[in-house]
Amino acid sequence: MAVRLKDVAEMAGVSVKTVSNVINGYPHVSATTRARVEAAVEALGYRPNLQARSLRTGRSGVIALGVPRLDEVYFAEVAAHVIDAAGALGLTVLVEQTDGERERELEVLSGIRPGMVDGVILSPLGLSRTDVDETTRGVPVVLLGERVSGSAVDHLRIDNVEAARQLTRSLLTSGRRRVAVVGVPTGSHASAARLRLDGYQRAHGDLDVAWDDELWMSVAGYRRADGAEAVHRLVGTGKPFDAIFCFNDLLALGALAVLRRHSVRVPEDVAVAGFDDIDECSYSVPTLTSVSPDKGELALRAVHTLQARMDGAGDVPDPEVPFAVVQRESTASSR
Amino acid sequence: MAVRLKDVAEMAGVSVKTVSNVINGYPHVSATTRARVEAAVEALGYRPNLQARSLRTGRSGVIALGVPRLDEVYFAEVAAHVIDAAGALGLTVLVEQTDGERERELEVLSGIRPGMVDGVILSPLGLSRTDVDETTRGVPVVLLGERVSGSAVDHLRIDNVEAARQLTRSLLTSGRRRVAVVGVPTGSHASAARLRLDGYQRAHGDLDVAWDDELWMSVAGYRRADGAEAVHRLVGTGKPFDAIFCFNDLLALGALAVLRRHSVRVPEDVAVAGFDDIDECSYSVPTLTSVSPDKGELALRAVHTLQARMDGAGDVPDPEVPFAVVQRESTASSR
DNA sequence: CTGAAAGCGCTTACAG
DNA sequence: CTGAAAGCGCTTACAG
Repeated sequence: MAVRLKDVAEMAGVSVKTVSNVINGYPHVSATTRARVEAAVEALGYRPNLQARSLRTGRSGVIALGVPRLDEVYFAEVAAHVIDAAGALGLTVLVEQTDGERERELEVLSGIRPGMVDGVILSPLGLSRTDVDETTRGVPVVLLGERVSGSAVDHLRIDNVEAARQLTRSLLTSGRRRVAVVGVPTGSHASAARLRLDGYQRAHGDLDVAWDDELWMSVAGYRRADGAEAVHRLVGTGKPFDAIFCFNDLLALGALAVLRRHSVRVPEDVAVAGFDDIDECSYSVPTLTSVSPDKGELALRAVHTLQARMDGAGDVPDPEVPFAVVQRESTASSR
Repeated sequence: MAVRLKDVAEMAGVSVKTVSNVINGYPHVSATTRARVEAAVEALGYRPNLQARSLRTGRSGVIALGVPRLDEVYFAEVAAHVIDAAGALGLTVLVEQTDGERERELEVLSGIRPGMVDGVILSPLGLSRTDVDETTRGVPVVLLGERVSGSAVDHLRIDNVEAARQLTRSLLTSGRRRVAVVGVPTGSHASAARLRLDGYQRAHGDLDVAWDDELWMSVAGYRRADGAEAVHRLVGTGKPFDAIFCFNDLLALGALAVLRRHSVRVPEDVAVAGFDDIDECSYSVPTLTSVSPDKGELALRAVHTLQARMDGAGDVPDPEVPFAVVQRESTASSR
């Protein structure tokens, strides 16, 4: 059915080896032969079967990317960058959704579609400490986010403690004194949230301000509805607060909606800040202050680290990705 | 390095054929043999090389999805649904970004990674009438969005004319009389926008209201910034308007931001409506009226249609996907 | 500079 | 119920 190397060879009157040489750009082919082969390739519309090539070479040129869900904007933005960066290296990306479930993350980790995938980039949520070391056999893996284990597996992350500390400090120095938190870790696996809470506490320590942990709200997930629900609960406690630090932007956007419904003015009555700096932060009402990880850099390093490991290199890019705290309307000074 | 079928066969003391039979669940294997084989598989941690299987069977279990960009929320939502639907059928999805460029859409169409992909789902923007017919050879293709050519290629869409007509009619019947449009087609390829404009005109005809095409704003893209820019221009004309129909939600969200900056009240002074019903419509300020295509259904039918074509079936699902006009705060009656 | 042959790891008629 | 062998479409030492 499809055109094969053999067909091209027959038409050009050469061996398959020679066609292969031309296709793969080997230098030692006479100009005449090369021209004949290229003409045959053109005439037949030949395209090499990458599956077969890959079986032979042991390289597919495909990597897998595992994220909780693509319709969570942050992950869509990261995925877009990863696909771009991979494409620049001639790699194609297979995207898998895990819903943050351990089972499915393990599935991705152990090289979903064995034999077809050269490497894996995974943004894990449910993985436990030992999972990674036990499952990673064969394909190279790069983890996005906090280190899951003390293992040798590459992981890329921003300094969550420092980011949360800087953001919290800016809230405190602008006069806020009762900073609520939405998204505190509940289970044992929410390592990023734990670190952010740590940063929050350190900022309070830095400025000698006491915090009130009754203002810390847990969430069932990290989407708008969860943020809305948490702030609803927060308001319900009757406790006063003059700022909310949400551990991601969607939570913050959900929070804004509920505050508005309660006629709480942002930032006059309550400052609100998020994390991730998704596109929407620049367009929400009010625009949203957020921690902005350099997603382009994150994706680039993830792909390059993976590539380096696939090449068996020991040298990989710096695992710590830069971030910035972007101040917007939602935390403008109340004075 | 990796464990092969042969290794399992040796350990179990049977032929590779028998191991293959066990793995593929063929019925005629004695219980003893099966148990021995399964034990060996377990002991060695054997996982079949899907690349090799695929080379032999001609089926990879991988499909490609081509979208303009993943960080455009609508496409991320569609992609999330496609991956879910594909997963339910045991298919994995390779995601490619085209930026809406013709060249790259053709690349996807002609079966990016030949031999590794069983079928293609593409949401085209730049493809011309004849492109599709000429390029589609080999792998089955399902197009998302308006029919690009009169070709036999499957395409799934909503009734854009009727959707725009219903939405426009609701604006007119609620008393709006000067309905601006943001996102009118400029080039020759913007078929969906053209149909939406058609629906807009029909609604005016239905109710015998004249439209003013000086209120029709073109855009360079379909993102927030483009909507903001267009409304900026619209305001600049000095022409009065009491509603804006944006041809997607991001344009509408950009529009809201600019109107707010100009202290134009929505919906009191101007009603605003979008298209696609992305998640954010339910959380923006004000919440945004939009045409809501059934994305789950769209993705499901896309995958099932593709599967049917890959199986060589002639029967495919209905290409017309249902939609609903969801009324929210942004178009509440001004009376 | 080019060819004949082996082999990547599977599946599948074909025998027995 | 199980085995020996061919072949999917490539690449790659090995000769010449």
